[in-house]
Amino acid sequence: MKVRFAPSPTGYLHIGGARTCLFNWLFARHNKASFILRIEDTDQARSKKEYLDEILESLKWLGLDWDELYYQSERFQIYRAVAEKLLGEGKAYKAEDGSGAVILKMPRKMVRIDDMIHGAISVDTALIKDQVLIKSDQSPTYNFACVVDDNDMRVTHIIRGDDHISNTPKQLVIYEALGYKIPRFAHIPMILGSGGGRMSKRAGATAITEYRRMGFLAAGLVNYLMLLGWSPGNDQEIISLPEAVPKFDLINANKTAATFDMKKLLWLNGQHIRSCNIDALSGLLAPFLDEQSFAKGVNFDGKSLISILKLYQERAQTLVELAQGLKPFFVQEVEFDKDASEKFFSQGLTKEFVLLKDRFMALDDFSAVKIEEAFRAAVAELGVTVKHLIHPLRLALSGRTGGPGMFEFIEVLGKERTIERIERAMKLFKKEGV
RNA sequence: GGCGCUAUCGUCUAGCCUGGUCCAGGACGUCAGCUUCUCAAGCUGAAGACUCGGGUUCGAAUCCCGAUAGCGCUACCA
Repeated sequence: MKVRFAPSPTGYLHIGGARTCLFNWLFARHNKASFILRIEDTDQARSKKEYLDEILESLKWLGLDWDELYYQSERFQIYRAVAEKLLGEGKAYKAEDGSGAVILKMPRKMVRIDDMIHGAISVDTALIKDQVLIKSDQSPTYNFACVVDDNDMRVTHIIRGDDHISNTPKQLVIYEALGYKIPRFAHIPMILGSGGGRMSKRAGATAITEYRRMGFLAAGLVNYLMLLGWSPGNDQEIISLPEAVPKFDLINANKTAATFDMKKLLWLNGQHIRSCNIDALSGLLAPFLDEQSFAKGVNFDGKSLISILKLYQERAQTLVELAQGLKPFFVQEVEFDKDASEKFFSQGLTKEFVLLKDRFMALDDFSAVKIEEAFRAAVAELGVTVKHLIHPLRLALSGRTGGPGMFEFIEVLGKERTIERIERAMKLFKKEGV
């Protein structure tokens, strides 16, 4: 068995293409079949190297590896020879306008597609006009090159988007004219944008690279994509590529178009970030951290970075969000949330903060447990509630109102910086008072 | 317009082939509560769907027909 994914480098690899590729890949790995990648670059004018590179790069990133790689642009002689044969047999003719185009005579008949997902589909070729095989510039048309290649490359199962259903009868006629063995077809449903129509730039991002830039994990995106139009048959939602291989079956593929839902993708991505090995996550995060201006020139050793990362790993849905979350640890002076500082820094907490500072300073063992003990002792001594002090303290130390548990945060921040930040906040108290 | 495909909660889906166990299950999202130093997570609960109309049948989400709607194709693009 053999399958293929055949992208055209006339645009970036988008969500729909990636899903088609994923299904082919899963089918191949499940059946121990080979998976080939065929670049359909017959349109010289529209095909671009940058798109090709982008497609290859995206597929690698997603983890969809191929066994063979072909370029249609290198096979023009083959298509011409096959067209010549059809010409000789009288099954095709040259365009009357002298342009050099080769056109297939459309026989009058009913063609039947036996689709693995849709079942039998019959089409009357009387509704289809004669098909151009070779264009006047001597390049092959899509339907022709596709048939010649699938036969030549011994593709047994053609898994593609169901927007190709109406191309299939045209191709079937070519198969028959050439006496080729007809492969199995499986037309998988399309992915719709939130508006209901095709995914487009307008409806949001469509390029895979775009999702990568937004901080999605390949594992998260692939997980989401495989759930669009397929289900493992039970209620499992979180599933990795290797896990999906033994379970994948086109029998469980849907017939209905699916609407892309960013919210679910985000949730799934968050799940994958949470279950990601911390060292691996640190590596994945690096390029995103580099893009944060606050991270410029700041270098943590791997161990410190990981302890910081642990504080935020469960709190982010994307790598971008995660990188941004780390800010309080990178900056010298935190930027205070405006509303919160107006609220918390005008409560006259100087006495309380001084006590906290003293107690923290006195700690030899600056661990979360000891920090919490010291904090709670101070709170008890002052006769106030934990909440009364912890929120202003969080703001003083992180500049924010939300975030990791306070004591873990303080431990990772370290004694010196904690003291510094408490002192700086107190200066702002005075300002408020004046 | 013609031809084709499709039709279960707002969204992704399970169930449909082999009618009854489905007054339809799960997930995202939404809302409420619990937990908690906040946020997130987690846990509990709620609201929320078989497109419509005809058949067939004792019985239909499941089978058949029709309508409607959505999408796709209708290029010397792929």
